[in-house]
Amino acid sequence: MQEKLREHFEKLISLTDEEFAFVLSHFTFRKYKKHQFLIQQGDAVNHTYFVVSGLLKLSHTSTDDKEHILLFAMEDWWVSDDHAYLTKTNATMSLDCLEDTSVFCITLEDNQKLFAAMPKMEHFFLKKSHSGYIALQRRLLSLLTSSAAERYEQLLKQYPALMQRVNKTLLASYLGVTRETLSRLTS
Amino acid sequence: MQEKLREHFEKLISLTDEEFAFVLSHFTFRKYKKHQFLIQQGDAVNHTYFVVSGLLKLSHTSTDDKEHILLFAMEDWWVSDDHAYLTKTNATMSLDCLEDTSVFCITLEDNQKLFAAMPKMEHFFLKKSHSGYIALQRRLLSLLTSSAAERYEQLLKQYPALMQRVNKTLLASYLGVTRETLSRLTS
DNA sequence: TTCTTAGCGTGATCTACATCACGCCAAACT
DNA sequence: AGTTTGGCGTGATGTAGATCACGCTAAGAA
Repeated sequence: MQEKLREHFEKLISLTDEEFAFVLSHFTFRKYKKHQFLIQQGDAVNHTYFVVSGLLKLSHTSTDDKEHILLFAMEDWWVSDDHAYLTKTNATMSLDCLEDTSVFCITLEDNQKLFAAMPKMEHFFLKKSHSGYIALQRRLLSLLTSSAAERYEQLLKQYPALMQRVNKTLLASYLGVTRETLSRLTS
Repeated sequence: MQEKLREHFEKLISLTDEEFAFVLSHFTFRKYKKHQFLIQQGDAVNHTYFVVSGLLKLSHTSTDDKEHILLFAMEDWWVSDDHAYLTKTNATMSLDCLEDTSVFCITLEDNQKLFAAMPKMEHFFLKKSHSGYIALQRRLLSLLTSSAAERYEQLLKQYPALMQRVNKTLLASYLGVTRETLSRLTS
C-alpha cells in the first residue's frame, strides 16, 4: 500500500528508507466507497489525492445541470481540484468514486512543508505537473481538431482499459458529446 | 530588459544580485521580427522562451491544413512546445511572432543545471506550471460547456488587450470556430 | 416476486456552426 | 499610380451533433 506510493515516487526520484518514512508522514491513507465524494463542487478542498486503487472522476456541473468530465483518475494518478486546493477557494469541481477507491492524501500545508524540507519532492511534482500539462494540451487539440468519432478512437487507443470500467454516458461526457451521439458512433 | 526577467522571478521568489547573475547566465537574449518562427512544426525544439516584449502564437496545423491556436504568448509569458522540448522529440507545434518580439531563452541542459543548482528555481517553475495547468483546464471546460458566443465573451473578459493586437481570423482559430462564425457573432 | 432505476440503442426533428462563394476596403508591394 | 494581398462582412446551403421521445433489458430495492 505504502509500497505503491514509494514505487511511484521512485519512478522519478530515489528515496532512502528514512526519506520515504519522512515523506509518508505527510500523507494520510483513506478508503472510499463507490459513489462517495472526495470533493463537492462549492465546498472547500483540503487535499490532493494519490490513487492507490480504484477509479475516480473529476467533473464540473454547469448551470444547465450538465456534467463535464475533466478526467478519470486511475491507479497511480494524482487528482484534486487544483485551483481550489492551491488557492484555498471553493471547489468548482467534484471528485467522486466510480469504484471503491483507496488514496493517499495530503493537505496544502503538509505539501508545502514537504517541499521546503525536500527539494527533490518539488522536482518530482514539477515533472508530474509537466506531464499533466502536456496531456491537457493534447486533449485540447483533440477537441479543436477532431470529430467526436475521431476523439473516441483516440481515447480507445490511449486508455483502452477505461472502456471496461466506465459506462458510455460518462465516456460521452468526457468526449464532449451526448450519450446518444456516442451510442450512434459505436453501433 | 534583464530587469523584466528579474522582476518576473521576484514575483514568486527572492534573489540576491549574485543569484540573479547566476540565473541569467543560463539564458540568452534574442530578438525576432514579426512573422519569424521560433519553432517550426516538425523540427527540433531547443529552447523554452520567456517573452520580454511582443506577441507570439503557439499553434498546431492539422493534416487538413487548419491552424489551431494553443495560446497567444504575451509579455511575461513562458512558451515552447513543452512536450518536444522536454522529451527532445520533434515539434508538433509552431511558435511564431505576431509582432516584433524579444525573449530570453534557455536550453533543456541549462534548465536542468539551473534546477540542480537552485531548488528555488524549481519552486518557481512548479508554480508557473500549476498556473498553466489551471488555465488550460479552464479553457478545456470552456470548450466543453460553452457556445462560440460565450467563449468569445469569456475571452474578451479574460484578455481584453488581445482584441486590439490579434486579428479576428486568429481569434476565431483560438476559439475553435471559423472566421465567418466569429464575424457573425460580433456583428 | 414486483417495482424502480440505470444503461443503452434508435428514430425524428432541430440548430449551431461549417463550407462555399461572393464583394468591399485598406494596407503593402512594384 | 496601379496591383496584389490580407482582413472582414455576409448570403446560401450543408452537416455533425443536440434534443426529444421512445422502448428494451438487466440490476437493485421493497
